[in-house]
Amino acid sequence: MFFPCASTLPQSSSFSSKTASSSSVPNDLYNKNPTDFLGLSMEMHLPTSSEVKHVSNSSANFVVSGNEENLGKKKGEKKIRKPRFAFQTRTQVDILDDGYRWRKYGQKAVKNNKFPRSYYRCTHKGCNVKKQVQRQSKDEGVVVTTYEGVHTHPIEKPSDNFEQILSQMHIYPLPFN
DNA sequence: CGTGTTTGACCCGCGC
DNA sequence: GCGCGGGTCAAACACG
Repeated sequence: MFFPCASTLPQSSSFSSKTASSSSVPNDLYNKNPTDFLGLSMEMHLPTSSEVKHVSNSSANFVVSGNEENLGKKKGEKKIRKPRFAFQTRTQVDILDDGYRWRKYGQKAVKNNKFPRSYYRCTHKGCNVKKQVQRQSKDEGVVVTTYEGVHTHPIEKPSDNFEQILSQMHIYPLPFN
């Protein structure tokens, strides 16, 4: 059981590996370590606090934390706190295609990490779910993905069984705020 | 031509 | 107040 029942996980907690088409990863990566790639072990530990500092520590292996929306920019903005969900996967490729369409809107270098962090946003109308992908510099095979927000629309792209299974788990956001 | 990426600038919170 | 680190904007660009 990967996910606890009543938590604030996005429904998009699924992973496929259509990576060669969407990214520029050469094929020899798969040849190097095919077992890791096929296994795609989805281990969710806690990322080191230095790297994901805004995610508070938790007793679980994954991290879900409430995030205040009340940034001082807009007055009448909703004060909904978006759930934030960090986990890390062991794969050679950065782009974990979860069935949604993401548009990259930023990339920044992070400290203590030679790899940049990429910022994505869901392109669906009215769905401003964000995620950021960051590769660990110490272990190149570990990619930390942080989801922020919850998709309010179904997955657009049907694909592998893994994510279908997970999408049927009916993991809905739980407004504990 | 529509859609997504790249990339530097900009912004903001925070610690000193 | 200032610098730093992190997050976002947006114009230019690439690609089907």
